Amino acid sequence: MVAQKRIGYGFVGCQVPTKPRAARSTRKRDTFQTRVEHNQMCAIDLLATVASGTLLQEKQNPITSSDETMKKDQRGFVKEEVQDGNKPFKAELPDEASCERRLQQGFVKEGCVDTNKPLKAELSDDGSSDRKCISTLSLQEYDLNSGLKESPHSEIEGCSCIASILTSSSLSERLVTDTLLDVKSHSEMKNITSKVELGSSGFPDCSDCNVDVDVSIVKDELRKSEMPIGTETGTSCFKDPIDDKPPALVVSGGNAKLSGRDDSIPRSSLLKGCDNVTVVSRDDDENKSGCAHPSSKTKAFRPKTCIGDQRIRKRLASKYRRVARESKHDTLSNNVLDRNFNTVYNGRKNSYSHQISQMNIPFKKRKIFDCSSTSNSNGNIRSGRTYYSTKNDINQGVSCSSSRMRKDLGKSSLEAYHHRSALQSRDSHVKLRIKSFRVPELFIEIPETATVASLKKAVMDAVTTLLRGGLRVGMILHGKKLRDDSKTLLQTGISHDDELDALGFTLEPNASQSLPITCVKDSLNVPSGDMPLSLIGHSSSPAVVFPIQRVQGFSNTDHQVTTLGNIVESDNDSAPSPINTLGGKKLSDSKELVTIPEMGSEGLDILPVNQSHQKPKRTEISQRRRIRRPFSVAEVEALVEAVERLGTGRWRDVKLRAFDDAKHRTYVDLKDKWKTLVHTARISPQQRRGEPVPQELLDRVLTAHAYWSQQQLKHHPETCLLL
DNA sequence: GTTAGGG
DNA sequence: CCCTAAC
Repeated sequence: MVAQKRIGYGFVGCQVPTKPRAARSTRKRDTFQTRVEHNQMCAIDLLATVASGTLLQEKQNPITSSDETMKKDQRGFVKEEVQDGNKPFKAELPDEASCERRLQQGFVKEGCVDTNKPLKAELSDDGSSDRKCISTLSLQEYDLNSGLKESPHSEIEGCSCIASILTSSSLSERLVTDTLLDVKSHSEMKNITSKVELGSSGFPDCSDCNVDVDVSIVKDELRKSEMPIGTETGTSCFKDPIDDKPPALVVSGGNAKLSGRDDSIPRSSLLKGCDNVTVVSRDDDENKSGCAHPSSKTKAFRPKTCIGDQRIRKRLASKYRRVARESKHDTLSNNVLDRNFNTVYNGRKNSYSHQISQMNIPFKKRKIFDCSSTSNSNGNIRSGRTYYSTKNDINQGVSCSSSRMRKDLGKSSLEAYHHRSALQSRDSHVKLRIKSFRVPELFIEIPETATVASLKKAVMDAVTTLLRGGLRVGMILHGKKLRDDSKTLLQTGISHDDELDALGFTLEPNASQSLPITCVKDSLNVPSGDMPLSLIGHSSSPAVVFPIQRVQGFSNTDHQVTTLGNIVESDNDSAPSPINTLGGKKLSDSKELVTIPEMGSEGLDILPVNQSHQKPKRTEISQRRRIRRPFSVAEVEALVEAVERLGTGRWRDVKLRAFDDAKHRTYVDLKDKWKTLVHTARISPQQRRGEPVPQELLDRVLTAHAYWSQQQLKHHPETCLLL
């Protein structure tokens, strides 16, 4: 209690089209889901305990259906309604960037901490100095509950993520280090992006556990137009991941917080098992490349004997997931580790409720805004970051992003969620919000006897290692990688709503930065450079794809929420409201929506981004899904009327009759809508979501449904017998 | 191409 | 909304 640690990792910057479909229940679970062994379970439980957080899970009210209501008026209906002359009805159909981003990576490390000691933040930049880093790394320390000291050096340049690595000595202390990594963006970016806004305000602090990254990108149309097409100015942005150059986008980092309250656990017991801690980037078990090495951290604690053989392997990893598909299957919350892999894709039903909301570690939210407007092409971007600052002003084309990262121990996966909502406003700005993203899968192997603290640290180290190498941003539009960085958003079509749906961002390990490995090795139990640490050194492998959820009405237009691509829209089906929901419980939902492309079970495999099949495939799939277009009351009315006359089972006729002009409404849609209407009519009003349908219409729905059901029975007497 | 249902 | 089996 004395000290709570919270680690949040915040990434900013990637957007991906939100895809409602992600939630789809039909999806198969990822094959690589691993079985959790008993030991693992224990470990998980432990983690869960440690990570106990508030559940955001939304409760569902029991649905009460009253079928009785259907019967009413059944007779009358026939005469009055059915015989009623046909009115011509016409359904009224509702209508319906480059920027500089900063990636901030926050690292928090926890070593075995002495509870008694005051928390001390330590920045470790050792070894980092030698490396040249593309990005500027700023580290900041903060104390959550137990005052951490802020490190004098708020910023470190030239260091990549490495800085976060803890030395063994540090282990003894509780360290919370936040590192903000700013990836410099090219100066050219400015041209393209006139303005970037943070959507920070949009997110309420509702989730401690969640890492949220809010990025808003606003494109200034005017400037865009001014830009010469194809000029270099834009090139820096969205650089092709493959390209060695540092990503133009700057992600502003979030903070990572890891909270564990149980530091109080006696270390003595913990110490024993600490000898081996292996952190491996995710891969198949056999091939796991992790290095088991006595962690420096553990060193201090190292007991006389190791209990070594039993190891708990955890997979913390986030696997690359298919953008398009999520498995809907949801596992027990306890199966954190395993589940994580899959959960991303889980269908909304399951995943929404469980994944994030439960088992969340109460991380304190933290937002970091990075507003520095200027970036040098060469240099590192320096940003002044403010925690919890609510707003950023970017004057110069700089993007501010706030990111919050969260580590979800319960799932035992590190996830950064990226959520982007894009809003296109009249002024031709494109706003994107990246809500969350997920960290690639990690493996951790640690003795059972290891302390919670050491486990935390192991996780931390793994994450650090992952991030250390640096990330770059890739963009995918309609399943194709955007390689021409010089194009404007307008030219690429990103400014269009439709295009946004198909837009995706990827975070990929930055090949160019393979440097870290050696450094890490010492302090971290990270695989040496030759180790196939998946995240490091493989430039080409797409690390993560972030679906972007686009929300219309970011500001004004609350009503239309469109989901893009992969991310599932918040579950309020008909409910148009975006923002609020995003902030609140929806937030959790939306997180779940995040999809990460699955790279295949082999985390280590290097798959070129442009590699033949996978990527395109995912995106293709993702973009196939139509955007969600809730039925308006007028449409419902038209549907009801048509069904009243034509009956169910003649959807094509219904379509032609009432929705002939609505090309986006297929007869299947109408059929589905009718199905939902019937369901809606049967449930209590409190359980209904979305734009409320007049009770009168619902009554008609029930009446008509009952009537036509009756008619069918008449025609198929045999079925009656069954009843 | 439509329907009907499950997801 | 998607997906598919069954017509």
